[in-house]
Order: sequence, then structure tokens, then C-alpha cells
Amino acid sequence: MGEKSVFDSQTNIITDAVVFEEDYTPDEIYCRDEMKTEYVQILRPIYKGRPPKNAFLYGDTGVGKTAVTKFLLEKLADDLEKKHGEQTITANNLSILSSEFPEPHTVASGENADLTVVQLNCQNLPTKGEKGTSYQVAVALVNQFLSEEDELSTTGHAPQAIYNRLYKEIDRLGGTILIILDEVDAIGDDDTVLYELPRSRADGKISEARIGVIGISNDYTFQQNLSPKVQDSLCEREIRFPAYGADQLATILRERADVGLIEGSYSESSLAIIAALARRDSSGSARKAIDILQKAAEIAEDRGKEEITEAFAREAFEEIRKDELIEDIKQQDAHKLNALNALAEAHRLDKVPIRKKTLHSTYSKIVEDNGNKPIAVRSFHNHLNRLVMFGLVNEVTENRGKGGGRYNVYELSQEMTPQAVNKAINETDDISWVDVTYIKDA
DNA sequence: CATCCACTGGAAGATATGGCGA
DNA sequence: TCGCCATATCTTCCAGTGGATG
Repeated sequence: MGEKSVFDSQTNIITDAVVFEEDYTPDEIYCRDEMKTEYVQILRPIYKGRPPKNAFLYGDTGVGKTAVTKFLLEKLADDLEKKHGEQTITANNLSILSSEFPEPHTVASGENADLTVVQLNCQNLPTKGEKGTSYQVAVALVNQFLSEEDELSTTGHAPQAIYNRLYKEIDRLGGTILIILDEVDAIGDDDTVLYELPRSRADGKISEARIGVIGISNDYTFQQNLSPKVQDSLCEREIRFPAYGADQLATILRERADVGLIEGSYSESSLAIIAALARRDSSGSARKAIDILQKAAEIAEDRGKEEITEAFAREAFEEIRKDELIEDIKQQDAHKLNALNALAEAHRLDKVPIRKKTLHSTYSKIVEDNGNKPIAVRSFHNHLNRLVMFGLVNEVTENRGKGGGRYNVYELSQEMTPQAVNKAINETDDISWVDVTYIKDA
């Protein structure tokens, strides 16, 4: 053996990095037995060749909604194959359930196709805003059935034409079609597609195929805000996924650690601490807990240690939080970055909390100095509000009463620092008209 | 307890971009 | 080419509002 490469860490704790990745499906899913039982009841008709049921799943992010779905669908595909002894499943996204839209499609043309699973993440619709529309979901679904070169564009069509096209494609495929709409709350107020799909067969829009729709959401209120018509059909069955408790998170971590880490590199107590941190910060997200574990292992490796200590766990937690924050900032558009920049400037000058009007003039100055035209106060107000919703900016309402009036004051939220804003803006690719000259070390 | 300030935030319309089908 | 459609974001207008003040 030759010399050790500089790229190699002194110690190796992680034996299998795949285990920590987003789309890894463990052999067994822990602590979700009740949900699995209910879910099986929903999928059972498909196995028996009966019309599928519609269902609605809800629970916070990282509590296993997608994981259980993927797990059970793979099992269902296996079992169906065993039962019929031939390939009866055409699942376009089954193996890449957590992937992004749009994805290459492998929808089979098969005459034998008894079951087709179509999975769509409504959060990745080609809209710029955070909310998509029913129209876009319909377009995206149609595109799932088409080959890549035939894909429809996302605008320009009459809505009814899209729905008709969708029914045509569904009918052409035939068999049982299970449509899984992940992050379905990302479809704004317009729930047309959720109404149309489950009823399409009853309405005579399709005749060959049977459709089941499973909506997945992390917004508890979403389902309540749906129109009664949709609630009737889509929410035929409901499964609630509660948050993982700290002990459950620890169980999940132990399972991952057993598979992906060297034995002896982790202790029960360090896993318990990671579980507690994730539990507190993210209301029980297994994803978060696993990320922290991975990061802690990496930190330990970098330091040449063979064990994940409590200190590494806490360090990993802090680092992940910081990364998330920077990521959040980087995702903002130029207007919001400029607004954040102005707010960071106000922090440096110790002028916070600052009133919107004052902040707007600071913002205008920065933008004008850079040779660009600032947006009107009202629009600025909108952007600022969005930043508040994202949790990047704090808003406090003050009321000075008669002669003073009511107004809001703003400052960067607690975790935010002017430095974090600078770092994020510097790392942003599109800073074409974000004025970087104002970004200096505080 | 009515007043009244300085805002907030809803609504509507303008502008721009990008795309379809005839 | 023209007319239509979807989306995004800006601007203008203004009714409504919370609560300390008088």
C-alpha cells in the first residue's frame, strides 16, 4: 500500500453513505405500524383487482408519509408480480419517488399494465411562486403519460382542453391508475383537479381506466379548506402521521447507524442527543435527525476521531441549522435580497428595529447607487411581508395611538445575522442587480 | 369612549413574457 | 400573422384598522 491520500480522512466512520440519503428506503420502517396497517387497507383493493380507494395523508415533514408510501408501493408491486407471475406493474416514478419534477418517464405502453402509479410532487411545479394551480397539476400529469419530446408546455392551453387530454391519456392506458400527489397543499385555493380526478369515471369522462388518488400534505388545515365536494371524494380515507417522539427518532437513528456506520462509533447516548435535538427543532422529523447523524459522523472523521461524541452532535446540529438558513436566503429573488441587504445595513448602523418607510429609503439608495430602479413602497411592503412569512425577518406592530398611528417595525430574525445575509448574497448565482458593493464585513 | 394617525393590505388594472392553435 | 391563454410582478387607489390620547 502506498501513501495515504490527503483526501482520505484519518478515520472512517461511515461505511455506507447511501443509507443517509434522501431516497433511501430502509428494509423496515419503524414506529409507523398503525399507519402502515391503515395504508394497507387502502391499497388492498388494488391487490384484489377492485377499484382503488382515494385517500388523504397528512403529517409534518419528515414523519414518514412519503417513506411509507414508497415502501408499501414497492411491496405491492412485488406481491402483484408474484400473484400474477408476470409483469403487471408499470410505475413510472416508483424507484425515484422523491425525485423532482419533471422526470424522465418510463411509463410502459403495456397491454398487460394492470397498475400504473403516477407520482407527482406538487411543490415542484413549474411555477415561480410558492403556490401552483390545478391547471399545472393537470399539465404535469398529462406530461407524465407522454414521452419527453411530446411534452406539453405549461402555459398557453385552454384548461378544459388539458383535462380532456388527461382523460384521453388515462383511458388510453387503461387498467388501474394510482395517482399520488405529494405536497398537495402546494396547489393553492383552486382544487379543481382534486375534484375532477376522483370523479372522472363516475362522470363518464373515462371508461377504460380506474383511478385512485392519494393526496399527501403537511398542512393540517389544507384538507379543511377544501371544498366539500373534494372532501367527500378525496378524503374518503384519512391517515394522520403524528410526529416522531424522541425515542422513536432514536430507534430510527439506531437502525441507520447499524447499517451505515462502523460499530462502536456511536453510543446510545449520542443517538439520544441527536434525537432530542431533531425533535425539538423540527417537530420530529426523521430526515432532520438522519442529517444531523450524518453530519456528526463527518465532523468526527474530519477530526480524526473514531466516535461520535455529544459535542460533535451539537456541532453538527448548529452547522445544519446555519446551512439551512443560508439556503433559505439564497432562494430569495433579487428584490428580497436587496431588502435583506438594506436590513442588514440597518443592523450594522444599529438602526433596528426599523420602520418600513425608512427601510425603503435605505433600500432605494442602495438600488439607485447600483443604477437600478427601486420598486414602489407598496411592492416593497409585499416583499417584506414574504420575508416575514419565511421567518427571515421579524415584524413587530407598534401603535402610538392618536397622533402616532399604527405601524410595523422590522429587524432580521433572531438566527439571522448581517454576516449570514452577506454570505448568502455572495454565494448567490444571480446577483446581477443585487448591489454587492454594500456588502462589507461588519 | 370617540377620535384620528399612519399605516396595512385588498383589489383592480397595467405591463411583460411565453406559448398554443388556426 | 392574430387572438387567446397562463403566469408573474408591478403600480395605483383607498377602505379599514388598532389603540393611546385627549
